[in-house]
Amino acid sequence: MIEDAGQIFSTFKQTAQGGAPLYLQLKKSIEDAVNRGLIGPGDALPSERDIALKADISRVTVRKAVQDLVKGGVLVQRHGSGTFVAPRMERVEQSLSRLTSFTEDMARRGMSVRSQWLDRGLYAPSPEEMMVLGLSSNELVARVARLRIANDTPLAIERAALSARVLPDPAAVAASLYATLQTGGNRPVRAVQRISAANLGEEDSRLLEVAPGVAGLHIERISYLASGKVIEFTRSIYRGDAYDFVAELRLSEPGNIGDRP
Amino acid sequence: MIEDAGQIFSTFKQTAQGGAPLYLQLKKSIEDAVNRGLIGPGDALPSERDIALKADISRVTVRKAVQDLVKGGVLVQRHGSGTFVAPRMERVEQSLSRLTSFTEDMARRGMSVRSQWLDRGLYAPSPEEMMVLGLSSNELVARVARLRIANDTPLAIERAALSARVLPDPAAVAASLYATLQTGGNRPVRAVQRISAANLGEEDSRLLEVAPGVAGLHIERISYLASGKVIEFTRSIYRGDAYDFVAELRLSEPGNIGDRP
DNA sequence: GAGTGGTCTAGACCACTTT
DNA sequence: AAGTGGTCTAGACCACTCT
Repeated sequence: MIEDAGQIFSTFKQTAQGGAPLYLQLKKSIEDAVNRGLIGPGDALPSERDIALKADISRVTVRKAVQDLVKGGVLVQRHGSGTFVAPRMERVEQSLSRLTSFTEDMARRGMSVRSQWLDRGLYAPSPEEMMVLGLSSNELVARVARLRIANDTPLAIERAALSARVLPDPAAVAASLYATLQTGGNRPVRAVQRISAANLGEEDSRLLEVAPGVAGLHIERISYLASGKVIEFTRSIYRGDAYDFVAELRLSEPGNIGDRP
Repeated sequence: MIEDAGQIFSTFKQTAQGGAPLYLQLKKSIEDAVNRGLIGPGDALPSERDIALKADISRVTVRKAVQDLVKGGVLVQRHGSGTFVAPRMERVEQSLSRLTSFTEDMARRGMSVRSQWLDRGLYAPSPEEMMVLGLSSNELVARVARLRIANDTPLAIERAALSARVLPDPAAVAASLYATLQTGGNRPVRAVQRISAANLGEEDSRLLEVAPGVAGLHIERISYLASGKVIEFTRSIYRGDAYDFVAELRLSEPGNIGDRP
């Protein structure tokens, strides 16, 4: 009953509750309609102007409600085209205890993978890179940055930095960085990751094809060789709506779990 | 030179670049001023009306720029009081391989900890709770929800669900849920966590004292007893700007968790 | 060209904090 | 009482997409 979608808005002012701001009430109305299945993934909403007219509120107010839902991942907007219910995103699970390669990981799931190169070259290292990778100032750093795409959905931006000694020719990296490293006997066996959440900025959101401000996962990874040497320093940004990281926790030392007030 | 802060805006239109939207240019100006230390944490910005006047743009446009920065965690606004540069937040690190207690974790860092109860009681289980906890429909579920606060900063919302068999009296839970469980010999020894990013909703952002829409971490945890039985199912929401989760990855680990059939 | 979202304006009133 | 952010209006023009 997609035709009924319009009724959500024509009856809006009557069902209004005095207290809450209009844009929050409208937001809730739309959210409810989506959750109750009145409008499903891919369905178009009426235009902002239509909603404003039917609900008898200004377009600015409609826009505020819609924008909130876009940032929350409920709706998507396409300039010049319209506003739609966001497609159901099947989340990709990734283990946080096994060191795997993106390419190999996705292949195992039967997903098509491609990458778009953002950067591949040798540079003078930043102070941070010198510190982490243990470079001296006259050495070079190899930077490899790419947009990871699975099933035609951009999932992550990966920016890796390695010593030029282990990757003298960054342009030679094909689909998998780890595969390239392995041929030189430099595949990492251990890594430490730091995960946090942040709202995506202009640039990142454009690459990941989501609205600016939606939540993403920032991941910093430092990878080690069996010898204990740092081999790779990677900063990645993952789409928050597409990724589930899975970790297993164990009680390492018995007896340290009980809280004390 | 805090007095110079006003000049950021009075010279705004002259330094404007034709192409980009005004609110993005203004956003960048403010962001730069913060990054260059022209205005530091805690400093007040001019009022939205003042900025609009000095920059010769409308208040709505100023507001859009400022709101973006608030959602990005750069600024904070206090209703009736003003707009300020956000205080530097020292992030809390949490291991993703050890099953630890929030209270003890914070104490080890020398931070004061308290909790605010949001819910403590017995309920009819949801279908999901029945599934995960292995309850039948005539059994009850114990729900324990609280807001975790460290150094007077709310950090996380924890909503735990357990079988009423192991927690017949949720109101008896004091500071630590695990301590209560331990007295009944029901201490979990292993857990699987699922981590993703999402923009915080109205309710959650109010509790965590951040603007609606800022990025947060959603964590689902299922805890197991030594016997392998599920004991606890917890949904938590962490502030994205306050938490760093740290995980260690290894090449081939026998105990794999993220894999599916 | 018609319709859509994206940006912008110049006001207005309300709710809240500070003095 | 004065000043602040929070909400809301009724327009306008631009950039883009669809057909």
